[in-house]
Amino acid sequence: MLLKTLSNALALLDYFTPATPSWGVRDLARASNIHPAIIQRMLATFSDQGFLRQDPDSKKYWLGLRLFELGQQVRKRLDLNGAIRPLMEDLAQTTGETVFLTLLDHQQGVCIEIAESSRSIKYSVEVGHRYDLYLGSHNKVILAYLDPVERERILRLPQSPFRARYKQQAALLDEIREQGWCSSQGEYDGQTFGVAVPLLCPENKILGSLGIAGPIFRFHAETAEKQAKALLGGQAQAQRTLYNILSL
Amino acid sequence: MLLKTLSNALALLDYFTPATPSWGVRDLARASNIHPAIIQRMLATFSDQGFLRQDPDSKKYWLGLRLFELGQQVRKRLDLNGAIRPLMEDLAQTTGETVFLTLLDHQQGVCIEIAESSRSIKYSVEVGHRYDLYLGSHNKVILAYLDPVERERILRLPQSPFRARYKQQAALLDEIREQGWCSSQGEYDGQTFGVAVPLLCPENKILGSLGIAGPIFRFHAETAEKQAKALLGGQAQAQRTLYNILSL
DNA sequence: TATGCTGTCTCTTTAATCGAGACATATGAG
DNA sequence: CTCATATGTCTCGATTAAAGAGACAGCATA
Repeated sequence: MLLKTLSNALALLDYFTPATPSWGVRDLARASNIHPAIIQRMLATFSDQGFLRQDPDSKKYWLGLRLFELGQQVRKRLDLNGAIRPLMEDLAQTTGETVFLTLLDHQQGVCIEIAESSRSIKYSVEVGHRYDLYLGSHNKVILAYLDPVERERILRLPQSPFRARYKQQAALLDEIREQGWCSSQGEYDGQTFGVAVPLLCPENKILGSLGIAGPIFRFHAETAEKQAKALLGGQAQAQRTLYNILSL
Repeated sequence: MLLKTLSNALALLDYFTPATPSWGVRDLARASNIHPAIIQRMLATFSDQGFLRQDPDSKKYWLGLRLFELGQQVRKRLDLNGAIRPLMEDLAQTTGETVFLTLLDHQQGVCIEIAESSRSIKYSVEVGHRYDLYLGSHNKVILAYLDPVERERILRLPQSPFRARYKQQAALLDEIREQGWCSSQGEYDGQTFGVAVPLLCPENKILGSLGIAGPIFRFHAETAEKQAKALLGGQAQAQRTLYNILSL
């Protein structure tokens, strides 16, 4: 059984997004349909522990340095400056596009590292962003390699755009798996293309993906295939180091 | 009033340090003197929300990607790559030592950014580390500028090394404030020296400090004074940008 | 001055947490 | 092979903490 109080409180932190980084007690109470007194107690407790901080003047709450601290600990453990970073920078060089590493976490994809293209026009992702698995090559390739029961569950969720034509969509994912890589064009904003390969552990469970993205006017089928081959060249090493990191 | 359940649960995360990054249920129960059933519920709830993740094989719990995600959000808001970073890199160049920015948070100092010295032998701090305010120039200078009642409270805490000879120690802090900067030698490990200046908000409340550190064999009183002057040169700009960041 | 806000506090009812112990499972020693 | 002792997880009754309505003080605006 789970702790309801803790669960509700942690869920509150979801409201602190880049778009809405600060909240007052009553604002958050309205947004979450929870009594202001309860919100105030939760926020005060988070604040007391450093997970939030309350601005003394505006009384609004912000994400606190304790989260920064713990986040850095996770980041350091992932050792991104170590083994994977150089590989990603090499790939950014050879493909000429922005390279980024996505990890599967709680049925979503979290971007944990990027190596930016040196070109002036490039795709910019944010480290630490979390995405649903439905859109973008870096996410869909994870979906393609997910174990079948889990995949079906996700495809049939209420928010899933795959729900409408499930059969066809699932077949497309199977094709991706047969091909070994995935490309996509304009799925987020119509301006971007992506190419991605899966990263698996030795038991063939999906861990994440290694992908590139760039402006859609630079997309051509042939270059995409070249870029996919470049990514596949780094796949083995990335998988190995990633597995080592995640298993200790 | 604070939520006891939430407070206890958040305090559990303190046990996940770089030194002990993973915990089993019963291990953590022993370490914290809390019943294993309670620990298991807390960890399971954190895990469910992505704040921890449980290794499927070893069953041990680790800090999860949700913390990474939220931590990145805090980091991005601090906009360290923006205004302050170039200043710190300049200072690293002119002083020849590692420059780092410490923020006051919950009566402790959190290092939020570093600009490393280009020399081969240099002091390395970790971004995201949290320190008590008793040791090191970057922390003591904060203590020196803290408002008197708060300072006295901290100096008299059980773990405070200042408690023994309170009067003399407090006088030393006053000297630091008169001087406007602080230097220290070998307080952590006997191998390191540091020089730091305070960063204040317009109302003269202490926000943090800007400091340098290097191997103690490079320390001389004259160079320290030069380095302090270099830091003081960047103080005004650092204070301004820091204040802007923290107040919105 | 009056009327909205705001965050915080008090108090009673309600419901969730606590905590002991049992259980299944895995690991290692005799 | 078997016994002993770990582990994480589950169940259930007693306790205690959280929920939720409302009141309060402070602040801004009209």
